Amino acid sequence: MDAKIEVDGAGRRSAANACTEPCAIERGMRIIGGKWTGSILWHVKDGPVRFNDLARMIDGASKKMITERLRQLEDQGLVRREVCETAPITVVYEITDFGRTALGFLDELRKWSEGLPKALIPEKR
Amino acid sequence: MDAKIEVDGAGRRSAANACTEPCAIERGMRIIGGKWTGSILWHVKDGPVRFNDLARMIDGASKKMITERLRQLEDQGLVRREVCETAPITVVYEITDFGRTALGFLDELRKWSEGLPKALIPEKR
DNA sequence: CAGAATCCAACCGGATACTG
DNA sequence: CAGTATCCGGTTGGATTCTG
Repeated sequence: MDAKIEVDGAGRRSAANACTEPCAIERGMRIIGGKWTGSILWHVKDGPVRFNDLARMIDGASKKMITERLRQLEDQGLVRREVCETAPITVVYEITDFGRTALGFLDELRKWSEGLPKALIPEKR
Repeated sequence: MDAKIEVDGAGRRSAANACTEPCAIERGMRIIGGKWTGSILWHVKDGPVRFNDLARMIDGASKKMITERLRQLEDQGLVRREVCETAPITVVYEITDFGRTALGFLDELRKWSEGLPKALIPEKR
């Protein structure tokens, strides 16, 4: 599956036959690496969350961004949107079974991140 | 550590006391979620790799981007840069012990991504 | 080989105002 | 409440050229 990588005596890999399509890491990042995407998925993982609550939970993200990312996550089947016919209307978002398959690495990321010195974290990406 | 989240009868969380600073997921993404950052770290994980080889391995990324991300990873202590006084000069990059602590997450991400249908992957993030 | 420098179009994403 | 619409400045990042 992976391209075979040559290794010389010094332990260096040549790129003679490196991957010509995005590697798995990059493919994954295209799904989950969008701005706020990981945070959103993380915050809907334990049950339905209302739109405005979500927006408040994810400090720094505008409603516009939340909406865009939610639509994308919905299209990809990671998150489900449900309209509650209350008055006024409410909408809740919840992780899907497929979305749950991403929680493994998200939790690894969380564990890793919690040990990080604050000074290391950039203001923005 | 996390803000305490209220849960009502319907299982919804309120944002009354949601996190006011970036949550762990977001903090981690600021380190590892930059464009090409994950891929670069992944490709230097098994030993020293030369700059141009790295650039060829990561298809789609320009040398400018590779350089910028490498500098950032170096500043954060995830990657080490080493100059070999050959002629012409060569430079190799290698993961550090600290960088290795991120591999758990990256490998989980890789495993997840390998199972994804190609149709789901966006052209860009 | 390993970059640095420059240019600039495209996109991102925040702010604001508006809607059903 | 849960968005949509529009504006628009700032940043991103690719292309290209140049260098020690």
